[in-house]
Amino acid sequence: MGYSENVHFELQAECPDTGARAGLLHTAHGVVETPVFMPVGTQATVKGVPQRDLECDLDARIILANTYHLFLRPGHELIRHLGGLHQFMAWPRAILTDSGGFQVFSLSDLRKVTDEGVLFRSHLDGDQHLFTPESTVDVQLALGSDIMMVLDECLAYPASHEAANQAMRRTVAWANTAYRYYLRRKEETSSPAALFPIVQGSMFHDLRTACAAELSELNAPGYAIGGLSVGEPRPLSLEMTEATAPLLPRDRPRYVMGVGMPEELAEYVARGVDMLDCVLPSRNARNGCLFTSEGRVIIKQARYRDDPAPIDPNCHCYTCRTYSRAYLRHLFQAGEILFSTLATLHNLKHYLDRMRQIRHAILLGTFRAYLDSLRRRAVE
RNA sequence: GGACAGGUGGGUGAGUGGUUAAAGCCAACAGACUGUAAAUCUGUCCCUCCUUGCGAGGUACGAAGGUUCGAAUCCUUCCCUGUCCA
Repeated sequence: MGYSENVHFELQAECPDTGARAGLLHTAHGVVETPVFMPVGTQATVKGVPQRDLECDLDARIILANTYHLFLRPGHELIRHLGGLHQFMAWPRAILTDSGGFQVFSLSDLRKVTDEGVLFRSHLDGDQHLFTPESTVDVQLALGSDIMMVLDECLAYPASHEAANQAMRRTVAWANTAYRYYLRRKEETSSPAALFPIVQGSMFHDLRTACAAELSELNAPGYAIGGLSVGEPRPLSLEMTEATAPLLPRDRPRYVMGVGMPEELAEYVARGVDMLDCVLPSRNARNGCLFTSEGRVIIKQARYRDDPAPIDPNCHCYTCRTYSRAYLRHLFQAGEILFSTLATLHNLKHYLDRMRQIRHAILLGTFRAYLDSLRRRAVE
């Protein structure tokens, strides 16, 4: 292993029976063991969780932040002046920034897509901003993230083949533009950041296949599969992943964006996915939905009123080591802010631990059995 | 003892003759949440019954009586609460 600061992927093990892989993703801010779940910290914070806990208690190696949100507030230039995102938010480990492509989907009422880019009306003050493949690279370079994402067009489900094709074409074109621009800027700034293209194509195999093939030519250090979890039935997301992942370069990490019920994590990994992120553990935590080894605990339910047990008896997170369901329910019912922190800590731990188990199984060569037992339990 | 003000469903609080089983908010109960416009959103929230329907009955706006086709809303008496004056 060299001293290159550039992001690169080291494949460690592959499951002989499934597409699962274990590897190491090297970044300028540490090594990320894959497969990995990346907590989402849109506004330079994983809502409710101090960086110290993220690092020391959860041992998260990489988190997400969002280009669109940080561009609007506090502004990427401000962050650059304050030493970049890592220093600004006091997070020493790796950061992946999403490009704002997802906001093309989630803020669909506030934007207009053209070949040039996306015209957004800020959800904060209504101001207009144009995001282009180049400008989003610049913003992300200013932020100083380790992995930048290409601007893409993420469609809602369902989409017609024609609309999906058009969005996919545009996404490929943007990826090419962004990549050329990135390579130039990379040289100028000697930034170690990587830029990942994103496969689109809605729920159409032919479009996904074509998109993956074209993007592969960019020879990027990693690839993402986007456009999932946009309203489609659950099995479709997996199906699209299954159709796409094997087409991406074997020696590069594959990142499926924005997915994952806890039980699905292993399914994605089984399809050759190395990186995942999802808002679910953090958002659901804040809303009182806790993931455990025995399913969901909706903490506000009256049945937990006087329950002295921890959220999950099999969990070793700070919350489970320390507090009862009764206390957590009380915090939730009372609207106490501590609840968010404790609940998010737990849910993230649950996700990260699952991924560590998965990784462990792959390295041991027992992933197939691990997956089978998960599926059996799901049926029960 | 007197003068005002007021008593509405678990709590607040609208409603001053009919589409009012009674707004809104809160609480309670339940559900959702997938590259975060989310510490958010949705539903239920008097009782009983069934052919579970914008269904049928029954209770209900301090109490009792009255006016009226019809009363939470108008009248009478009583009870209670608050403020002020003695």
